[in-house]
Amino acid sequence: MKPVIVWFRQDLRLADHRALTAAVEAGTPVIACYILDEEAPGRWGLGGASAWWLNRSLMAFEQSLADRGSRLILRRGRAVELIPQLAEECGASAVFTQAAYEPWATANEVAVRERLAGRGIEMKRLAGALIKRADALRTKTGEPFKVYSPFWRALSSSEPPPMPLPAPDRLLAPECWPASEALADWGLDPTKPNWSVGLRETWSPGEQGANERLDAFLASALPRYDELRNRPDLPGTSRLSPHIHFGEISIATCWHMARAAADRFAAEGVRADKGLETFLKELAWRDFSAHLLVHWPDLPETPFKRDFARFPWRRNVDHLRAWQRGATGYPLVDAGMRELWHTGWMHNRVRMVTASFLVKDLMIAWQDGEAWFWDTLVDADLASNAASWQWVAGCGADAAPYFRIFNPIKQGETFDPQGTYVRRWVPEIAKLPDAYIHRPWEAPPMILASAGITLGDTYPLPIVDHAMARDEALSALESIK
DNA sequence: TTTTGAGTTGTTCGA
DNA sequence: GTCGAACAACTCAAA
Repeated sequence: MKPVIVWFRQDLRLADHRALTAAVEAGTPVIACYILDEEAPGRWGLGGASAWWLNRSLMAFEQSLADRGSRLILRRGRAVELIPQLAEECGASAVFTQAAYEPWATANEVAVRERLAGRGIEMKRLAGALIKRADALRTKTGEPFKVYSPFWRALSSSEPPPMPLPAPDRLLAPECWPASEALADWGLDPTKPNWSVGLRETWSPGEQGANERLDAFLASALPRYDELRNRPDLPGTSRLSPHIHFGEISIATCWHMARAAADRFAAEGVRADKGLETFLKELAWRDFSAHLLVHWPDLPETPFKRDFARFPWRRNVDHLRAWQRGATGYPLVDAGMRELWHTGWMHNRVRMVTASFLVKDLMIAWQDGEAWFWDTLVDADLASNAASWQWVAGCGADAAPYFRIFNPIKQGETFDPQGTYVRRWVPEIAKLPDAYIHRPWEAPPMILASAGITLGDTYPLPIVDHAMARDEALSALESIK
């Protein structure tokens, strides 16, 4: 019996996988494969933190396939050559895959489909990466949405995503297995220096880790998610983003499990409706960004609002480096950038503050920040990263008004009131009293001395004055109108 | 075609 | 310390 190839990409799971289920239901042997693909343009090649995650996620996936009497076939190179080649090797009748939405991934699907068709092999592309397909939500005039709120109204009033499918118990093995490369030979882990220690301590990549993460979040944080998701000092967020990015858990599973959890809370008399709505809205933000990318494929490079092409961005390598290393002298910014470096993740509120600081206070181009996040985030996602950086910069779809500039001190005092978050990531100022933890340069010399701090030595002085930088950003924004 | 209401996440100033 | 207004003008989406 001819096998079916299931080509896995950013969907490293067995549960709620339409392509896999379709292959299993066909009753044929299944060959699962993953291509370490070289299709992405150089700038968007796999980032360091993503490579680390992918390595772990593939290990976990290999194991769960093995547990079901199957294997994962690994190949490295260009999918457009390797998939048809593998299909011929195995005498496969068809290739099934789950649609992806990066421009190169879509182009790749088309190219693979054509090659296969030339050899009489069918390719099936099934949805499942998003709540809604990019062409499914349109304004009344048939245009894609450019503003989030009406997008959300349309999404939330349409059919919910289909109920998740169970993971297949067993996969029928082919008569003979095609050759596979060894994951260890791909060199996805960093060697020297090995910066992945903090990542290892923080995350459990893989489908099981993803499900445990979702369960833990829903059981504890869901009811107050709407208020506490803004607090980097508290465990108020789901931390699901890297799991979702690699498809270790499906978006439909997150959606329906959250609804079910909210119902359970309601039955116990605990209000979770606001928390639920806010969580579903966050899932929908991911869709919004993905849809924008599908309709405007240059989103990662080009300002959505074209006026911004004239913005007088500054090139300042020292400032960029200080930002990347968490040495700006603004504790909340530095804490965020160090959390990112250490764990491959940063709290959403702090992402906005650090991004605003780069773009507005330092006036460094958003694309530079986007590139740094791409390399360092375990959840780096082309669409979300690009759309969010553009939003902060003010040039995105549904952009923030230009006068909306985050004040890193005020944001710190509002969302990290006791400085717990700052003290965790910027330990050299941990002994400062709360009143100065977000503004160490205002602390009297006696207090600095007793906290063991010499500004400009043990901790930097602010690299720019926020009030001045704000005024400069406002006039620069004025200049492009 | 025109009109109308609204637009994720903020900050500052003056009462 | 708290509160509301101003910060602009424009585009989007729907009626």
